[in-house]
Amino acid sequence: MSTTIKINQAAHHVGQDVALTGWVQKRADKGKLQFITLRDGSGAMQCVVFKKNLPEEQFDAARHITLESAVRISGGLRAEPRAPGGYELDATAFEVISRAADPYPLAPKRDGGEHGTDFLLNHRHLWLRDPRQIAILRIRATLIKAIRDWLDGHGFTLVDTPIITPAAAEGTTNLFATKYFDEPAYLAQTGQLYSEATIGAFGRVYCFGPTFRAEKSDTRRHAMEFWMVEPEMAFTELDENMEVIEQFVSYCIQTVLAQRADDLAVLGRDLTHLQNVVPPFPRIHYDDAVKLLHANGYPDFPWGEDFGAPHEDAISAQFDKPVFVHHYPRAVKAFYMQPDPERPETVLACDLIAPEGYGEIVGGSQRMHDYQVLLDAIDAHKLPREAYEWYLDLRQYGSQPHSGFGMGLERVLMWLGGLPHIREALPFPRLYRRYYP
RNA sequence: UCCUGCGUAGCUCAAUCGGCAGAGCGACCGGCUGUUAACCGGUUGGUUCCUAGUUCGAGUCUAGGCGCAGGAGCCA
Repeated sequence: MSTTIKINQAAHHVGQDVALTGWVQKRADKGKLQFITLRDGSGAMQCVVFKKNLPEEQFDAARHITLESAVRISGGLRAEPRAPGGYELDATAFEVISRAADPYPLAPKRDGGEHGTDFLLNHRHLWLRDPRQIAILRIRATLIKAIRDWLDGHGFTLVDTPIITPAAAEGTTNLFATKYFDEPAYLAQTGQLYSEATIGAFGRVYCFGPTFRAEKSDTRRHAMEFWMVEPEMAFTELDENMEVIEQFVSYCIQTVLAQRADDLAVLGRDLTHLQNVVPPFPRIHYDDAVKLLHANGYPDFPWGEDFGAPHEDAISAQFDKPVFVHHYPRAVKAFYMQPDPERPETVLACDLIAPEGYGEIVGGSQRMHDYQVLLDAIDAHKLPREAYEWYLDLRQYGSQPHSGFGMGLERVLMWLGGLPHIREALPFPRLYRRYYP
């Protein structure tokens, strides 16, 4: 039997007899000639099945094979300019491993018509085989590796934080509740508070995993389960936090651009905006962001309110790179953020807003490091002191100014790939009113 | 949760004023040795989302419900 090779290794096997195993992606019936495009996970290759080149029953099997059947095709591999991909297999053997049921629900519509969103999501387990979805998830994998490579290379230690937690970081309304045996428990919506503990051991840390928010947010930017990377740095103030963010984000974008150009091309992504993403990023104070809104379509926007999606878009439209907005009003931000000593009605926070209307991709801040300030904040937000005892305790043993940020993986992936909706950024998205399959 | 729109064949959608349920694609059968979303001929295909109502007659009108899409709020 011929050696089985992966399709992306075709260049090393030209002129040899090889076998391919994979799924039938496309078929064109020309009578005594069949074109079968096989997908094997590494790529896709067109196989040419001539009636005269293989036993009659094998030719008939090939002629009537169904889309997405699992098959093994053997034959001579050669370079072929007429074939998509540049290589082609001249089949001399065709073996059906598993014939797919008929019809394949997601068969391409030749008239240019498209399947509806609901239908596609109900068939997500099969939709994942679509070339566009494959490209997106390969970019996702590369992005994850870039994130980890940069952090690992800049003194950050990966320290995992728990998913099952006893209390909320920011109140219990947005948490998925579960049981820890007989006690109430919640799925983590952030690992940040735990990372503030682990910096005491490692100095610079990050956690990176799924987070859960039971918000009834039904928008293109929200998933109930999403991945977030949260670096945290001891002895670090707001300005340095922003410097780290822009270096980190730029590296991630440029790495994907360099390594996944082929997949970005499948998505039809215009790369000019992304090539522009290099430090430094513009930084504007919240005061100036409000003035910017006044001059660009929102003359009545009041100082003190948080930005909605239209406001973020209006701000980002003024820049050709991601833009920082810093020093937000304290009232719209989380309880643990450090107030600005000069203007205590604002906090040392920074959000990074992506270009092209992709919204906030990073939220960061300097954290409260003074015991009494933090205790007052917990009381002011009517949070249960008992649940935050350990968090407060951190302020009694070597407390110091420290900062960190969270970056939403899927938000960045949407921006990178030019995706219209977050549902394509996760293999099995959990959306408001959907957790199947 | 609010606003707007939609729900008809496996999929995407038509159906005039309330008057016989339609097309393309898919699938199946046949033809074709260079297809790239092939082409040609034939076949197959229906609880018109559910419930109640108006009417001689409802896919179409009314009420309620369910589901989906887009937007908003909230957030990453």
